[in-house]
Amino acid sequence: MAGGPERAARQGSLREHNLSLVLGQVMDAASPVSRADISVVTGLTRATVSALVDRLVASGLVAELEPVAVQRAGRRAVPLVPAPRSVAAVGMEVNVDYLGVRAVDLAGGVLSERIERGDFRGSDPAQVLGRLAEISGEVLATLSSSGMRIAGTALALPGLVDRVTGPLRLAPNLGWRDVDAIALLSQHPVLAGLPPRLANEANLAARAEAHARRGTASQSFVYVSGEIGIGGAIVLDGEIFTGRHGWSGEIGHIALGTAGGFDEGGSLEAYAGQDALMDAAGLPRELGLRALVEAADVGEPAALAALSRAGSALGLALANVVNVVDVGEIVLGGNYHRLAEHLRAPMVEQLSRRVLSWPWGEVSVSAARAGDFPAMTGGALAVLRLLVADPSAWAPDDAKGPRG
Amino acid sequence: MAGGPERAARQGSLREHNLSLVLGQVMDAASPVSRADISVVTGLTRATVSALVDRLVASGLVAELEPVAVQRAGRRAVPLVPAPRSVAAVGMEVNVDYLGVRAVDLAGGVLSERIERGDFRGSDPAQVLGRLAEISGEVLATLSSSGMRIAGTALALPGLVDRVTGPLRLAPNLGWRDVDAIALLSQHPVLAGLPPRLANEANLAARAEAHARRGTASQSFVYVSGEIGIGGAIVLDGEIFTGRHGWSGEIGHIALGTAGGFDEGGSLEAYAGQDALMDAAGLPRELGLRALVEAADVGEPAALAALSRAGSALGLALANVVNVVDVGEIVLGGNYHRLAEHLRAPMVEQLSRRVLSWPWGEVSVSAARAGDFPAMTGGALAVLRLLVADPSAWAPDDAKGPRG
DNA sequence: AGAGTTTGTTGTATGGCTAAACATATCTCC
DNA sequence: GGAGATATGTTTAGCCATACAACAAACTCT
Repeated sequence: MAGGPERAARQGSLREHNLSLVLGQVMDAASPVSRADISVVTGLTRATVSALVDRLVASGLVAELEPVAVQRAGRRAVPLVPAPRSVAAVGMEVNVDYLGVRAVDLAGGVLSERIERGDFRGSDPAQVLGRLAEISGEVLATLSSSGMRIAGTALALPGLVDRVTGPLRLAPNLGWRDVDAIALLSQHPVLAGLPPRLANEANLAARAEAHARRGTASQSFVYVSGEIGIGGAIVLDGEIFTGRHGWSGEIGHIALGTAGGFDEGGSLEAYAGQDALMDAAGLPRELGLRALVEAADVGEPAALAALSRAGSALGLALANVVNVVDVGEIVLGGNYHRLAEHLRAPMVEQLSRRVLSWPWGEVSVSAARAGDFPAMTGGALAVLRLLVADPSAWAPDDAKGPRG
Repeated sequence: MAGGPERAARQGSLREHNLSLVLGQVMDAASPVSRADISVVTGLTRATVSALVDRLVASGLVAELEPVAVQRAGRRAVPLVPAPRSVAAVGMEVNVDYLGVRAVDLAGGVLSERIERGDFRGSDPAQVLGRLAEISGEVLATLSSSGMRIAGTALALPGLVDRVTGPLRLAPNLGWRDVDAIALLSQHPVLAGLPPRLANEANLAARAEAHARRGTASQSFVYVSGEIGIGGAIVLDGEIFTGRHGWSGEIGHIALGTAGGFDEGGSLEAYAGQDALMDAAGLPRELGLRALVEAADVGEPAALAALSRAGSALGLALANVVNVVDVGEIVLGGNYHRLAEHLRAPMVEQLSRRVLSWPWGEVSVSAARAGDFPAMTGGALAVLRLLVADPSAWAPDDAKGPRG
C-alpha cells in the first residue's frame, strides 16, 4: 500500500533534511533571505537555522552579504545568497546543428560557455563527443584556474537516453543508436573524474524553463521543444516527470491521421516538424527556420497556412497529452519559441474542442522564458539540484570553522 | 529548484515517519513479519521497532499472533499482522449500471458489501445518492454493531472529479454535471460525520489493481477501464498519478482518425467503447457485453472483427500514452478483462509499431487481477492509505497501555 | 537618551534514536 | 538430558538535533 521501500529516519536524516531545506530556501528565494526569514517560513527556530546556515557558510555553499539598511526598527538582517563562484556545474549538449558547454554557479549565473555550430546529422559519435570533450576541457580549465569546485556534469542529447542503464539508445535526427556516451566522454582525461549524467534534451530544457518560472504560479506544464525533431517533457510542481527509463514526453511520435485504417498515418513530427513546416511553406529546407519566421511575419499566405496546419496538429496531439496527464499549461520552446504567436490560435482552437476538462480550466499556451540553449542550462541545474537535495557531502559536519 | 515548500523535520516528524514506516511494513508484507524482520528491513534497531510496534498494538492497528514453530534455533518470533476487524474503510461507487458499497478492514478483508444493479443513465443525482446513502447506512450499522472504528469513506464516480475543490464536474455516461456529491451524501444522517473522498472510478480501480499486484515487479502501469465509457489511470510505483485536478488518464477521449483535417475524427470511445463494440459486431446493445464475449469465444466472424478493430484502436491510443509517460505495462480492467485474450494481439501489433522505445523494452498487455467492483475496493484502500501515511491520529502517544 | 523592535547567539531541556547488555525461548549435538 | 549456540524481544545508558528561553547586538522612533 505505502509505495516503495521508504527509508528509516534517524537523527542524522533529520539534520540532513533540514540542511537541504535551508539551502533550498536560499537558492529559491527571489531576493536574499535572512536567518530569521528562513525560521519563519520553515518553522524551525532561529537557533536551529543559525546552526545550519553556519555550516553552509563554512563550506562555501552560502555567502553572507553586507547588511543593508531597511527603513524599519530592529537590528539589520544579514542577507544570505547562494555562494557565487564557489561551486560550478557544467551542462553539455550535442544537438543536430550545434554543440556546446555552459558552466553555471549556485547563484544561477553563467560563468563560462562555448557554443559551436555544425551539422551533426549522421555524424560519428566518437568524433563529435571528442570535440565536445575538448571544449569542455577549455571551460573546465577556466573554472579550475579560479579555484572553483566542480559539482558535476550533465550531457543533453536529442533522443532516448536510458536513465537506468546509461547509454543513449536512439537519437533519430543524429543517426546515433546505442552509443555509450558516458564512456566515450570519460575516456578523455579532462572529463575522467566527472562522468556526465545523461538526459534527454527536452527534459533538461524543461528544467531550465521551470527554473526560469520559479516563484510564479505556472510550475506545471508540458514543454514542447521544436528543434529539427519535436521533443517534449512534462513538468509537475517544478519537477521533471521522467517515467520508467527517462523516456517520457516523446510527443513527436504521437500518431495522427489514421482515417483509413490503423496501419497508416503519420506522427506529429510529419505535420509540425521543421522539415515538414518548410516543405508546406514552399521554402527550401536549407534556408533554415529564420526564413519561415520572416515569411510569416510579412504575411506570406503559404507560410501562414503551413503554420496554421502545424498548430492544429500540435493542438490535437497536446490535447491528447493534456487529457492523459491533466496539466494546465503548454510552453513552446526551441524554435517554436519564435513561432508561438502564429501557432497559438490554431492550437487553442483544437485544445478547446478536444480537452475534456476545458470548461473548468482552460489550457494556456505560452512561449518559453528560459534563454538560449536551455538544455545546457538545465543540465547544469540538474546537477545543482542533486547537490541541494543532499548537501551533506559538500557541507561536512566538521567544516564548522569560525565564522567571519 | 527544490520543488515546493517542503516541511521542516522536527523530532516528532521523525517518530511519525518511522511509525508510518513500521505500519507500512506490516501492511505490505505477504506473510506476517516480526519485530526483528522489520528491524532488518528498515535499519531501525529492534529497540526502536519494539517501541513503535507496541504503540500500534496498543491502539489496535496491529495485532500479534501466537508464535509459530519454525525449524530453526532461537526464540520464536511474534508474528504481526494488520489488526482484523478493528478499523474499517468504506468504498462507495455509482456507475452506469450498478451502485454499491463495500467495507474493508486493515487486513484487506471485505467485511460487508451491498451491490444493486440498475440503469443510472440520465438519473437524478440526489435520488441515486440518497439510495446509496441508505445502503451505506446498512453497511455502517453492521460495522458499528461489532464495535469497529470507521477510518473514512470514499466515493467512486465515472467522470471528472475535481480533487481540489470537491464537486463532480462531468459524468457523461450518467448525464451528471456539476454535482456536489459530498454535500448530497453528507446531508443524510448516517454519513453526516463521514464526508466521502471523491475520485474517478478508473483511478480507484487502478489503486485496487496496484494493491493486488503489490510484491510483484509490475507496480507501474496504465490501467484501462472498459465500462460503458473508457476510463484510465496511470500508476507509478504503486501510486496513482492524479495530475492537477485528479483528471489524468482520460484516455477515452484521445482523438483518433483525423486524415481529412483536424476538425473531424472521433475519440477512442467511438472505436472501442461498449456501444461501438456491440454495433460493430452486429449485436443489439441491450444484450450486454456477455453476448459479445460468447460470440467471440465461438469464433463469430463479426464479433472477432469488431474486437480486432477495437484492439487496434486501443493499441494506437495507448501507444501515444506510453510514448508520453513511459510506462511498461498495460492492464485491461472492467469489461475489457473478459475480452483481454481477443484484444491483446491487435494491441501489441499497434504498440510494437508505434512505441518509440519498443526495441529496448516491450510493453506488456495483461488482464486485471483485482476482483469484481475494483473501484469500491480501491476507494476503501485509498482511505486506508491515508491512515497508514499518518497513523499518529489513530495511534496516540498516550495509548501505550500495558501489553497483553 | 531611553524605550521599543528585530536579529542572531548562547545556554539548558527534551524527545527519539542507537548501542550494548540482558532475559527469554528454542534448536542441536554429544 | 544438559551445555552451547542462536534468535527474539526488552532494558538501560548515552548521544544528538531540535525546542525553549534568556540575552546581547544593532537599529528606529520619540
